[in-house]
Amino acid sequence: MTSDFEAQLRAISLRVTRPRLAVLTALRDHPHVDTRTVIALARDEFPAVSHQAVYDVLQALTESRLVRRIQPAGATARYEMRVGDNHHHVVCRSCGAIADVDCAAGTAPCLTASDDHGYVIDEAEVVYWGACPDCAAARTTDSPPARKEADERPKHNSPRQRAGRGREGGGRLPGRARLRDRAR
Amino acid sequence: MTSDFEAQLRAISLRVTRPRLAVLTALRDHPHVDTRTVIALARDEFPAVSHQAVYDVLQALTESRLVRRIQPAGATARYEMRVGDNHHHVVCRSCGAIADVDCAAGTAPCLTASDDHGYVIDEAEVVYWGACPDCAAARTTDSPPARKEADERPKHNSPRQRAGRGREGGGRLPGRARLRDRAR
DNA sequence: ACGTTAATTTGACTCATTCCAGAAAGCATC
DNA sequence: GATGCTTTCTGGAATGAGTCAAATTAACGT
Repeated sequence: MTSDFEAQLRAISLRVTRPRLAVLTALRDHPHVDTRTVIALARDEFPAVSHQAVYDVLQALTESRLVRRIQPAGATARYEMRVGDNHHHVVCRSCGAIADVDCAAGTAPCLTASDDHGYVIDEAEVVYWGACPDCAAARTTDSPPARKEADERPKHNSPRQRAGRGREGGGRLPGRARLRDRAR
Repeated sequence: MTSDFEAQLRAISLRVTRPRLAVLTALRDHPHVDTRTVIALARDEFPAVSHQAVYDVLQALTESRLVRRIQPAGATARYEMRVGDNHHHVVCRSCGAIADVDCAAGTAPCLTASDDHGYVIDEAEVVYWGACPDCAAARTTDSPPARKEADERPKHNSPRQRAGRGREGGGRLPGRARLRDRAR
């Protein structure tokens, strides 16, 4: 299989190196992985790679359009190998899970903006936000329907791995407050 | 005008505070600003605000849907007040400039994915990538048409002082200066 | 094999964002 | 207007993804 990658690398005039093969293998086997995971997976293949090498490789491959970089707001960069077809992503607001979505309107549908302001557009990226099946189910099951906070609040908690602080909200829910006039 | 903001804040049960008014004013006057700029602008209004307060405010306002957070890949978070209408953005790959684009297909067009994988989708976000008028012009003027790189990132490069260590003797060429110009 | 030069390693550094905890406002009530 | 319960701010430190640079290693054309 790696011979496959070799060909791809050569096709774009990049040298075939262990770090690159390791990264490509990792991406082939795991779609939508974030950088941290890419590093870990690449080290499974080739323990000696430095994180810097992985960053460089991802950068080079992205520039060469061999992999695609996606970065939903609030999350760290993720990469995938599926390129060339114009597909998009659904992202779960609760758990951060990502799934592929084929473009709704054919080949390059969204490439036409109503008013491009003079910009020369070369790509349209669509991100659908919502709840993945699991989170949606958990929500309707566990909690009363009308609650306004469990309702919609992105709290990216990365899946397994490092239970560390995933939470990105300053930890300050609006809670409730009273009102009355007199500011300033 | 601030009374306007007061009403908006009260409407969502948030206390009316100087930092919040300052941030709202800043956002009203400057669309698509990044956090760093929001902090600077807010301090024009109210010099004492801490950066943390600005982060908190932006977080709270975002959760309340009073402002919208946008974060194109590779850039820092930006915010805008225009919410509620389903509009999208064009981002310049070269300079990072952002412009609004009304949704091409009506009210909530892109909300229908071809296959939602069971996700419950509540929002579709579209980012058009390309070159802004200025950068597009500069490109066609300066360089041959078929070049396909120009993937530089909009990042404020700080004045790099710091002579670093080992600046003596050799005068060797910079280590890896030429991977196909990763401008930067 | 050999030499050129692209890639990698190493390690320090940047900077946006978050955490913490005490201090300072909001604002409903008295 | 004063009071007191809460929310919000301030200030400082910490975290971590991502970057820079110099020196070393390895690809691969010849």
